Amino acid sequence: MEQVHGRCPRYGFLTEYLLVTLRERTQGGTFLKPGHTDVPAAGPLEGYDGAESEGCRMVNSVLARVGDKWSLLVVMFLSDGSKRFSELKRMIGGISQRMLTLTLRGLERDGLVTRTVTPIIPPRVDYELTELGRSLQGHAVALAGWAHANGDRIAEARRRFDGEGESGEVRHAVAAE
Amino acid sequence: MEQVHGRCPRYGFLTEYLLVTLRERTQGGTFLKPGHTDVPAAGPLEGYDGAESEGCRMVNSVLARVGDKWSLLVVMFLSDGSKRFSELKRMIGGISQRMLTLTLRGLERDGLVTRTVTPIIPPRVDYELTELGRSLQGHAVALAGWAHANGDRIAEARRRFDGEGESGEVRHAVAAE
DNA sequence: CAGAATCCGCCTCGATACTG
DNA sequence: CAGTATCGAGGCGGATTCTG
Repeated sequence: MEQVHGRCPRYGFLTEYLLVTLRERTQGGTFLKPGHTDVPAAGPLEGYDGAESEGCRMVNSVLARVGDKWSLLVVMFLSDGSKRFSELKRMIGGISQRMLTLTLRGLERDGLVTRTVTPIIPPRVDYELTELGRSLQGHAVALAGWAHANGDRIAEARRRFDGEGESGEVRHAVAAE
Repeated sequence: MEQVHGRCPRYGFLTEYLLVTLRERTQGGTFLKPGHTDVPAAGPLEGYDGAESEGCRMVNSVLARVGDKWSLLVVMFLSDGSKRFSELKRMIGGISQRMLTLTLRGLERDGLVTRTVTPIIPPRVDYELTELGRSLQGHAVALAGWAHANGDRIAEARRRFDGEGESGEVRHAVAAE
């Protein structure tokens, strides 16, 4: 779960880049060539190697976690308090023990959930969101909310795109607008 | 790119669920059992099947896109205006033509970027963010910003977690990776 | 230059069986 | 109940080659 392919190497500078970009944009400035149309950058990610070491993995792991199949779902179900393993499994209904274990393990590893073991004969383990986990949930909800709000537009764009493909437009046609 | 594994089936109700949850939480209410500790839900996702049909794919596709390897990076590089294919490839520096094509195709399909072809002998294709794409970028940046801001805490939690595993703790046999 | 097509290694995920 | 271990299928992503 922590080694999502070789995802890291290129996302590295993203942290710096997007933060600066966002800041610049909101201030009306563009620190990168705004209107050029020719070859610009000398090499790939030249000055960003430094940020790759630390910032990369963090941004990456978060994005990977949000994007993976079950993490967000688990986080959502933990919104209203701690839950037992089997409880989560039953609520989600479709996740295998293996994936639930791996997902929870990953979330625990990143400090997003806590794992509390009650050593009784029928084992009991409770999971609960940490502060960190709750703050992540906020952003995740926002993102999902965006998806929900723009679902129609995306669906429409998708239909139109798929429709164009079949009509013989050999992909060399202007993508309209 | 549009068929990310079988990711869809379970995320469906998430849209409704998390939105309602969030709303309820901010209002101090909990429409779901708050403090119980026993088996609660009768079955898995009983009343949510309806939402799976439409809401699911949208929320899912967005989360999958944010989580995948290159989409966000491409979106970030398109922040400051349209870019040519080779321009993006050079800037990202590490992505293969195949993945850049697939990524852009996926973004285009969802209406997040526009593809403009200039039919000249050396082909020229420009990509640009749409309004929709820009709004997604906002949330993506926020999420990445969160990752950046909490990188230290995550890294620490991760170290601690990995450290405990080796010291023969209660964990029945940490897979340790 | 911008892609399409192909081959292939790796990872992710699900199902199953076993343990404490 | 709460995992762990193993197996297998399928998808993702990289490298390479070929086209207009």
